[in-house]
Amino acid sequence: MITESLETRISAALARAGAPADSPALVGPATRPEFGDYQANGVMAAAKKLKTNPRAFAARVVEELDLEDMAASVDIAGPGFINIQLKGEWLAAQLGNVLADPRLGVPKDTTQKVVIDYSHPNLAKEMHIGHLRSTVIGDAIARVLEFSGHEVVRHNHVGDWGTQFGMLIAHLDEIADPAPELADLEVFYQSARQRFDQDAAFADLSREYVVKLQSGDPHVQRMWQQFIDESLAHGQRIYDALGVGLKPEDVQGESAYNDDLPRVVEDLRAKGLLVESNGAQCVFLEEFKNKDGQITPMIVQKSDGGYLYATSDLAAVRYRAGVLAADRILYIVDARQSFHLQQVFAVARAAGYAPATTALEHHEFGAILGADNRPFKTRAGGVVKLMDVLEEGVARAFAQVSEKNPDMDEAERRQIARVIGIGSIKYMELSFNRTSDYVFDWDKMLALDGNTAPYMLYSYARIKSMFRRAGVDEDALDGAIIIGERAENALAIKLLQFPEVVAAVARQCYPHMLCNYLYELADAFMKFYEQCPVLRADEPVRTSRLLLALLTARIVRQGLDLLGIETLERM
RNA sequence: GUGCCCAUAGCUCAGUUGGAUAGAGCAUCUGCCUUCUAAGCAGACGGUCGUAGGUUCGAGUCCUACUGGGCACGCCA
Repeated sequence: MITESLETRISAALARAGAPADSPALVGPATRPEFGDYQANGVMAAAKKLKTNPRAFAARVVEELDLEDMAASVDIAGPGFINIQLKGEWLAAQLGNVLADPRLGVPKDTTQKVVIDYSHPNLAKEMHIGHLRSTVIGDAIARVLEFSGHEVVRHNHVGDWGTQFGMLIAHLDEIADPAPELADLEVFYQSARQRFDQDAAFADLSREYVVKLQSGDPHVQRMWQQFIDESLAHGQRIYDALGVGLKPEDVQGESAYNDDLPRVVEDLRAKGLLVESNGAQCVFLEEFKNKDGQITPMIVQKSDGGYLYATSDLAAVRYRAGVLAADRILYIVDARQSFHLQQVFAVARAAGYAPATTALEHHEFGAILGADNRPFKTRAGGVVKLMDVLEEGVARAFAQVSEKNPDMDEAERRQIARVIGIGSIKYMELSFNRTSDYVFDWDKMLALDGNTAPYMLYSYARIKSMFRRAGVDEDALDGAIIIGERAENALAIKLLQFPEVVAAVARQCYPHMLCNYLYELADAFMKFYEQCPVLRADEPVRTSRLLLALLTARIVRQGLDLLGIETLERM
């Protein structure tokens, strides 16, 4: 909002001063407080193109620049930086607009249809820690895009097909009362696996079931559906506990593309993209050629006629870009799948499944590690169940809340602990740059200082507490914002940056940018709160400061909501 | 062997169109609660941004090589 206003005017001034047509103004927040509030760095590059002295050119740009209403001062510094001190009146007027806007200044952009593929657990097993990242990051991105105005289609591309289901269904079919075992999918899987490995007859039966499943045998099909339903219900319990927006109707599993797989292969053949190699059907693309001239192929059909996940991924691209007509298709998928997805995208382009106007984007993430810097496992070396993680987070938060508020009644402590526990796990996940690995650390995510969920929730609760104490009805608050103190100025600027951050996250799919912003906002508020008395101030400053606090609370709550994190009125 | 990603303060991390003296939190040290939640704030300490070159007015950011780490590479998903 601030950046956009400044950019428009400075670009115009650059043009009037004689800069080349495509000279960007390069506006951004000042890198140091003594430079002012905002700075423009575009003059140097433009002066260079004009082969003129940058400082003298900066002076001409400033002469052409009309910031009368916005800026208290415009200075030229160093080799040609333009430093801008914003006017308190202008900031106050902008904040007045935001205050009246339920969208908090975020413009609505309804231009795109976005399919987002995230979570995608393997239904053969229980959801584990490995599913946390895609689920939480994907959900935050979906929320940001939806709030930005885009049409968002959530696709939970669950693993509900493949040879392992033969073993599971055969086992399900044989045991008299599967309910107790099915209650824990991990137990069920292990027990089927054990029989498969130890009992040759059962292994044969399992393979028979795979064939029957694929050929549509009604009984096996029914058993498969029963198992899938059970597993999906388990997943839904996790989503509900996590506060993730995925619903049963968002499930678009691998099996949804079964009928398309032979068609995709035939289509690739018809388009001349298919080459048989050692009995398998492959696509060789020049762009995957290495220095020695060798091409790594993508196999779309095995020599035994079976299909692979590459095939169903291609079918999914064709469906999403073709039938759904998506403008963007986002894959919130493990970085290890990077090469695979590059191949899928390239083949999809070559086969014309995704037109150039449809963006195919892999937004990758790293691994969650244990304290030993190895992939996170239980002490016994097993998989860490996601539900256990959520329960432990809430339990730890409960101990913390109880220690801090021993007099609070238990029901409220439980509620607060749930929000802090779940919020901490999610915030930890979202506050790191998703591309790197991170170490799962309870103490860090539940820490009260720094860029953590508890700090964010505390800042919010503190504002709400102030309103309770003042006995002020937030909705009835009426008055103008006045920006006087430095801390008010800094807070005002932060508040006005919300739309820019939302836009950046919608574009680049990095939720940690939003976390960083919210942390800076909370930090700016805490400083304001220390330096500027609110309730003890005289009118009209008192109301102005209450309005600043109100706007901070609204943006923090909205920002956390975009991350999928609940807030607390009291903690 | 080929390719992709990563390397920033003692630790964990920001720094994403190349900008001024590289920022937070933790840890260590020093202040501030009879005043709006001290789950807070203020300050100090702490850096050859893996190494060596290059591009340019300017490089943590772009290019090349190297070192160290992670990951992926034709019939699992």
